[in-house]
Amino acid sequence: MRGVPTILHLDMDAFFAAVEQASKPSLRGKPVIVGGLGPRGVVSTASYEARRFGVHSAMPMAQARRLCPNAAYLGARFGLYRRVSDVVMELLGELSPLVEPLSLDEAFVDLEAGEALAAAGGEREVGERLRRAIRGATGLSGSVGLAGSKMLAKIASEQAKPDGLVLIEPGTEREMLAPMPVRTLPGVGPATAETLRRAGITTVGETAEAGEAELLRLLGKAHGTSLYAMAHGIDDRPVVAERDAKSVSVEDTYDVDLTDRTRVQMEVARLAGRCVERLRAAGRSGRTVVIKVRSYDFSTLTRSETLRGPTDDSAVVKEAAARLIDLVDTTAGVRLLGVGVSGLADFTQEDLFAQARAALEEAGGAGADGAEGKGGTERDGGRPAPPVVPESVEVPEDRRWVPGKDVRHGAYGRGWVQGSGVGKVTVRFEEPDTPPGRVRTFSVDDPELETVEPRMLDAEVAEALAASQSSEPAIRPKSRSGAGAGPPSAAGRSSP
DNA sequence: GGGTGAACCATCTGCCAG
DNA sequence: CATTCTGGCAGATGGTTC
Repeated sequence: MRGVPTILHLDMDAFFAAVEQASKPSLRGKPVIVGGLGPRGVVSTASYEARRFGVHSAMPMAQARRLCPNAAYLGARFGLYRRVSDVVMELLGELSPLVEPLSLDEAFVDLEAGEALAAAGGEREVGERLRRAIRGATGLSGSVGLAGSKMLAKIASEQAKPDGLVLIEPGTEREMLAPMPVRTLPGVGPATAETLRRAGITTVGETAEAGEAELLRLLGKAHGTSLYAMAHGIDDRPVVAERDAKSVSVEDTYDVDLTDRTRVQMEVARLAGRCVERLRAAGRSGRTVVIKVRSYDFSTLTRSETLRGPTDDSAVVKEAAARLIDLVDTTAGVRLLGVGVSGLADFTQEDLFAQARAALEEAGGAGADGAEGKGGTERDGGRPAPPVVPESVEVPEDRRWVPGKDVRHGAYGRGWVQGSGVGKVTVRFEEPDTPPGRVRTFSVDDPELETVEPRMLDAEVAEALAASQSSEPAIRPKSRSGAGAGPPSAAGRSSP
């Protein structure tokens, strides 16, 4: 808690969708939905135009398509979002060295640890300058909250959305919080909200009045204590710059439930391989291998095994994961499989472990267990690991025409995939700094068509974006009944 | 020597967030 | 009817050790 609003929270507005709109001129001002495109996908981000139809993040894609059938549905392009995010985070770093990213589009900054505040006229000016800098560098808008604590800074940026800034003057937080729903408080999700509701508590004010003893009884020690403090506007969590990951995991939801045992084993091996890839890329190793299985009925279980020492060997992780999946009955069908590694150590420690083992083997201590694999486990006595199944071969990445992806055609230049199916792929030929382009259709194996890297949003694109937006009113469709500008065909969809 | 309890670890589930 | 992916943390439980 501070008497000055020097904690800043930045939240980019509809980030993924906004990046896509900046990249694709024909989508500006129109509903855009980014998320998983398969039958079991969910919405990652909806543009504000799409939100007017009731679409929001975490909603099943199928439901979004019913609510807003004329939106552009695009797959997520994390590589591009990460690069844009890096630019934004760098701007935050100019305010203060103490920056805590929460995700690609969100971060806290402790202005007390930096020089920017002294150089500006005050907290509000730091925030407004930041917003201008972000728009200038990327063409995107972000909302800023300023307050004396993380919780309040975050609440402020939420109120500021979209494209705004809110500063909560220290001293006013109690009365501001009181009427808000409990869900506003960090740590209160659906389950906690329901527990509180059953006790007649629905607002932050009622939570504060309930008293600490009652909250402890309802929610347990840790949760109750922190919620009591938060409800009174008390939050002393510091802004923390770097946090090392404590686990690495990968998981896949399958378009149709898996029932074939061999296929399940093969997928677990694949996931283990991907998990280790990420582990090694981070220069880490881990000691506990965990698998996750979500069944046809959505029930989820995990099984884990702790090794004698940390490993980053894919064969070792695959073997452990194979033993674990052996313990699980999957005959009724699984919708999701996951593999993770926790108990992470630095790479150097892994080296020590490997060296110790090597020394042991050299001394003859390890005996005839060569087939057991490096970094053997505490419990690999007797049971042999199931065979490692080879990975399946599919359509190569650069020949998969996911909607939203950037492509180039030998004759027509750069564009993006608007859709594909029945052997055809539809491409719209435009770039971030061109006017809206037109659509052409090709065969999916057209040799002239190739995947290309996305174009980065930079200051020049930002300028083109500003220009296209200033001319926007001239082409904005007429709105009906004050509901704002919806897509033209929303009311005209055909149905039997 | 037997019983007890604290401390610790491993495992598993559930909740939350973005 | 539907319900991602990644990661963190708390708490219950049960086993081991001192």
